[in-house]
Amino acid sequence: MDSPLMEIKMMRRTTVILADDHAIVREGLKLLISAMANVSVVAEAADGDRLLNLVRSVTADILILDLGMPGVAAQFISDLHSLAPRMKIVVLTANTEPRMVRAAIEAGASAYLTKDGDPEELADAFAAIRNGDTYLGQTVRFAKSGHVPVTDILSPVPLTPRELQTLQMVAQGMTGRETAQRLGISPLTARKHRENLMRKLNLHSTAELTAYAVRLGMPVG
Amino acid sequence: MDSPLMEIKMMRRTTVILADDHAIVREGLKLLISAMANVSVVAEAADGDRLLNLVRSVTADILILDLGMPGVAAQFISDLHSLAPRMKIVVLTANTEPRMVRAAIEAGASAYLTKDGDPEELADAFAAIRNGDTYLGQTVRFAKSGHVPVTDILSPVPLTPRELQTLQMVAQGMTGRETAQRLGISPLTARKHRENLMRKLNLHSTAELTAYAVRLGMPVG
DNA sequence: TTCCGAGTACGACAGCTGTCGTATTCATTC
DNA sequence: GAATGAATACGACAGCTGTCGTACTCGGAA
Repeated sequence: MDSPLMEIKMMRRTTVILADDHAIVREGLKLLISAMANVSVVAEAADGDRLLNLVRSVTADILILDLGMPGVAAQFISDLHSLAPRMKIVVLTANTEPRMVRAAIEAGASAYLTKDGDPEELADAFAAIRNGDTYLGQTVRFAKSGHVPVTDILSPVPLTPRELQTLQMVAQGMTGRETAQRLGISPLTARKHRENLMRKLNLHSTAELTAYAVRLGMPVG
Repeated sequence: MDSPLMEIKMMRRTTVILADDHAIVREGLKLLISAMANVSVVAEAADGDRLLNLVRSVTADILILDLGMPGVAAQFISDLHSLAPRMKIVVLTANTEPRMVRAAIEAGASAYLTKDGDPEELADAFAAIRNGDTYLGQTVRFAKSGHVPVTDILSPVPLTPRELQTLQMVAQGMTGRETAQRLGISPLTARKHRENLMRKLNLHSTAELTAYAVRLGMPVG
């Protein structure tokens, strides 16, 4: 525990990249993090593209990422991960939707915090990551009751790629016909994708489907 | 300009109440505001109910309010205003929808800032308020081009109370029949409200209507 | 190789939606 | 008192949606 090696590791400053589209939130987070011992914010980004460029040129120990900022979905985490395998990713977002949490963790995130959680969770998450653990914020952790391994926490019905695409179109206010046109398939097939979606998600109207898609953080037309 | 009276006014510390459902954002804002000269954060609230209670017992010069937090819509501003007429309200939110801005200003807000704006806008807004002006953040100001009086900036088609209620139900994924039931009116009347909504907003499907309602910041079922 | 899931595509049918009417009541404004 | 706008309510009709089928192809897993 107190080996010289550990001490050296503890001594080195932890470097952090901040990615959030809200400048005010970034500014606040910067102050919050600067108050932590041995942690420095080394860079910031306000959208997905600039973040990718940033990660190519700057190395950091931890990325604090707001899922839901322009150009950033859960799958974006995999891209970042393959670009900078040693960088740990802390998701910090307003989205508490179980499917989103699952997608983020599966894509390689090391922590999932929500913005309505206790600010101290940030330090807790950092500590967990230092131990190689995965950390979930309280809001998310207790969505499903009790203390269970991260991987067991939530298992929403998996959606196929086509179903996800269809869901996105619905979120953008597109009709079945428009969806079919965009995907280059028969309206009847688009219809079937939507039907499967509704069965899997137990939703039964366009309005419900749209509302769900928006909760997932999908871009709204 | 430099009268003794003015100096005394400038000397007095400006007191601020923070209302935002995201604890991390609150914490960050607190640090941000503490860095300003002669400004103190005196209280915080995370939802509408607690904010109302707070305003009844604590007086402050300025309230920084996140439109969109639980139990807080634009109309909430009027309530706060009649409860504490001398308190100025700065809206600080992620919502850039023109209708929302208009509603907030009409309800008595003294400033409307968006979270993706420059953090310095906060200081600018405070300065404007000190002069008795109304301040709009850059993102909002340039939604409609150029420099025009605040009242002229945006004039969306006005919606009637019933239409707003109907829109809310749609956002929550309710069908026409459910809406009618909830409002205690004939399904055909609910239908008509929806029809008028769509005409006014130039939207032509449930999905579009739902997406629009969500952008307005209406609670999603 | 056989099986399964994903994707494709179509049909049928009840019910809902979007769009067009009309009409009455009531409060407010001119 | 006439006019206006909001809210109420109904009818008709085409088209879309939600739900149930069936059926073919294809690639990967058992």
